[in-house]
Amino acid sequence: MQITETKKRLIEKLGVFFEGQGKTPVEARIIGLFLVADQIEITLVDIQQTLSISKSAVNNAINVLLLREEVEYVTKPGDRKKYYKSKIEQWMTHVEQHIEKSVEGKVLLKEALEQRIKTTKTFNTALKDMIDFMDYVQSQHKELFTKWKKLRNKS
Amino acid sequence: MQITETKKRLIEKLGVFFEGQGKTPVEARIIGLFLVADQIEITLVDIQQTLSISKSAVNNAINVLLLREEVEYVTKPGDRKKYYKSKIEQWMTHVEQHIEKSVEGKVLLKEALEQRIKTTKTFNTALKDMIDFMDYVQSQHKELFTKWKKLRNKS
DNA sequence: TTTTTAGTTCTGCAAATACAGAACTAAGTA
DNA sequence: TACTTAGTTCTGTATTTGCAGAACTAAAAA
Repeated sequence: MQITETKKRLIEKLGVFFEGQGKTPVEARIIGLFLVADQIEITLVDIQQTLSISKSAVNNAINVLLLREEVEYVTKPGDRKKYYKSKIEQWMTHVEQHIEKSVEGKVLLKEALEQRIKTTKTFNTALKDMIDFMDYVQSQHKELFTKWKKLRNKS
Repeated sequence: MQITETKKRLIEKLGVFFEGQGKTPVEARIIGLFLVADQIEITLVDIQQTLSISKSAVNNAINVLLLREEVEYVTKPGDRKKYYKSKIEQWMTHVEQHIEKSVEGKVLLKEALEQRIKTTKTFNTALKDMIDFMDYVQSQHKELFTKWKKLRNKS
């Protein structure tokens, strides 16, 4: 498996971005590779060679991505290699989960509000607003996603 | 400055949550302290003592939070202490920025799509969908926030 | 039966992080 | 002028993270 210099550079740029999203360098570059590679299905050795990473690092990263269901693999009769592929269609689900996670602290904030002294009115109102906003975001997102799914299935 | 055991436990729980959001343990606990403390304005020494952290750690964390504009400070005449306070009202802005950041990779994904071989139709369509979805989220979010601001100012 | 191949696991190291403690600065105070 | 106080910066270190390389397992091929 070979890859152009342009694509290699793009993989690095994508890598840096995904690092910023909390992925490790290796994970990030593997995702990048899936995004630019001519093949959908890529073997461990291919990843290892095109990205110049150790086999163990690739294996560990891939297994993390498998757990997170960002990647899956297929097999072929009479071939014991695993052909890894990006679950890119699932990506929207991950965004949903990501947003869910960012408002999951709502419960704790409510607890904080209950525990607060009642005299700090401005602060308490601001905190209350924050919690309400989280509720709002949460409710609106469900709509956002269902709307999108409809919109998507039409075109 | 003193604080109940209940609140201390809550600070730790909030701390763990904010660590999950990418903050360092110290940053996370300082934010937690601001959320439950009876005073709005808290000095460096107060933070240091109630959280049992070193002065340097508090100072560094506070300065990071100042840079990120999650915290600000006020001063008082004839008192050279700095009174730090949470910029909790600004919190919605941070959520906006957070969401913006999560779709800022759109440009790179477009680049990836352009560079891709044209024969992997399913994948390319999925990638295109992903990009479109990011556009959609971005546009809808602006609406989401302005709607909320209206809704908020009414009540 | 040895050899090859795919993948996993283990071991160790190098770099990055996060923090404590001490030294230091600057501006008042006794 | 020495002393205190608030805050900053520096130095060292413990911990964590991320990865390479080697050892290992399992299954098929020679």
